[in-house]
Amino acid sequence: MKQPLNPNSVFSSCSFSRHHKLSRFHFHEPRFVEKLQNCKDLASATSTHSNVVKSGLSDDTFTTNHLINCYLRLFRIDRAHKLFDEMPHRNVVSWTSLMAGYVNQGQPNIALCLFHQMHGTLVLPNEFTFATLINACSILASLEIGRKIHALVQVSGFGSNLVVCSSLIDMYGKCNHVDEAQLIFDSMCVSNVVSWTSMITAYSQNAQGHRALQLIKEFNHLRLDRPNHFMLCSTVSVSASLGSLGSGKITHGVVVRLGYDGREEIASALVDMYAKCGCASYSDKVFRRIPNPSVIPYTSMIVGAAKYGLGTLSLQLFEEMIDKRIKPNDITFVGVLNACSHSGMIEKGLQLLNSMNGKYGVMPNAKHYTCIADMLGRVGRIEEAYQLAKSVKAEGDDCAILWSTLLSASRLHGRVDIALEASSRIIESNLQVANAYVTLSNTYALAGDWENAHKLRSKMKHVGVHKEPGCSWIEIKASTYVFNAGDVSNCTQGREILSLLRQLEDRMKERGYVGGTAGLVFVDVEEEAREEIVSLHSEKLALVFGLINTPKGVTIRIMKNLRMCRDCHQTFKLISDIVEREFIVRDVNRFHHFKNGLCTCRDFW
DNA sequence: TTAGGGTTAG
Repeated sequence: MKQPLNPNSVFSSCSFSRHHKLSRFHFHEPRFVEKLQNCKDLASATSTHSNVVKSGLSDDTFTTNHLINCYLRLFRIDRAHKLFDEMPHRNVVSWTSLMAGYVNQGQPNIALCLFHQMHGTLVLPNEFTFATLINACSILASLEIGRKIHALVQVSGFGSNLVVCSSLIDMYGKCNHVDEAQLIFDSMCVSNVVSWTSMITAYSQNAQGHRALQLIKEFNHLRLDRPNHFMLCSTVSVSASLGSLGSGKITHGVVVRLGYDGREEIASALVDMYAKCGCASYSDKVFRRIPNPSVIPYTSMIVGAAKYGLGTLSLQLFEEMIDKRIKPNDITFVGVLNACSHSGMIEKGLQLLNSMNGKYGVMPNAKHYTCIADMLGRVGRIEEAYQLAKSVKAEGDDCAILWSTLLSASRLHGRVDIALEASSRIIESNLQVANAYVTLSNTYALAGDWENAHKLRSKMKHVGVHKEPGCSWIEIKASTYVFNAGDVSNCTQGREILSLLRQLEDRMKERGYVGGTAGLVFVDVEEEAREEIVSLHSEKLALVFGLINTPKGVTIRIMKNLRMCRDCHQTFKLISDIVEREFIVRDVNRFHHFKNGLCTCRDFW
């Protein structure tokens, strides 16, 4: 009969030294591991580290891996890497831990280099290693390296692994290859809330919000899993990107029912969603309920206020967070600088830019300089904007956005020379090329050079560059109505709307505004009056015209919630009335029921 | 022991 194994009998057969070593191993190691896992500060990590050394376990791979992870949790990658370098025997956990440490610290390139080194050893990657590497590619948005890792995943037999596939969906989504993400998602035999969230996010981040909403509905009807806070965050964000207040409120209801309303990440997404859907007061309510808001909800509020043309409020919120010693990040500054730009606060904007690094420790990047170039361009300081753009080192998307900003400004000012340089730089970058061609052609047209304008249009056809018509949509109750640029044929009173928009533009021109809707140019207007006009009109005009020709969802509610000057109020009211009259919701019973602003209908979830 | 998804911008 087989007897249960007695650990003492095992030890009794060993020599003294072996016995000593094993008993020490079994006695000390779990204690160190537990201590290292619970270390909350560097002092206790260092103390446990020194005890590990004293116990003769410094060469033990398992214990050292725990030490490495303890230092990584305490953000001491220098110590983790030193330990890793000194290890006599590294296993896949040692390599993967350090790679993950670099990815989490925002240095995905180093993680990829480490993998390259690991490839030269006998250690084989596992699913954790691949998930980490794919995450590195997502952060870098490097499709080329991502595809190579994907090939390696297939060869290594991890092509069906749930975690690896979820990472791949995310990576392809972040690299704007949503079709490849979908191929992986569709091929998966096993899925969970993570893989579904990855796919929903991939759709959402690639301007396919309606497909994302469809997937959320499918997930709920299949009752596959319970939505968690990650999925709810994504869903709120989908609603924000679509300007869909209905689905946003429904999701908010689910958030409350499932008890996630105390989570700051979700509150931040809700603040953003309500601002984008035209309910600024709801944003404020959600924000004020956050006990100690961090930089992210503050930034959401700052950006929201900037969108509404409330530059002063934006700056007040910024001051409030600084007073509370909350450190602003690079996105906070994009928001604040945009607030200055959209509210005509030029000197304040320049002052903030100059203090970013010295006072707040945030180095200005291409995005910040783009805000400044936009701000200068809007008020006619085109030459300064041009000199600034030339001095900025920008690549890829950043470069295309910077020069697109300059291109728009030079079109408004009739500066064909700058427009030419800006468009050639955009075309070189191979991004937003169609926009560049169209804007340059319009610049020629505005300057009266019809020959070049036509030549450029012909060239577009010849090269095969096609500009997608701009489109926007409004959601009124359960229905969504789409408008395409220059086409109001789906709206019987389109002519009336256009006529009102022109009247509004004429009134602004009378007060010193010239140019189109993409920016603001002033002629012979004093600085103070200019600031007033910008703050009173720019956002509102952009939003109204957005109804006809911007790619972002602009809703009637946004217009209704704007604070309007007396001059414009009547015009806006008329526009709202026309659109409301046009879109009467016929099937009221299908509409969701709201209580205290939260949807109580379970149809969606 | 190591891993995947979310929130803020233009």
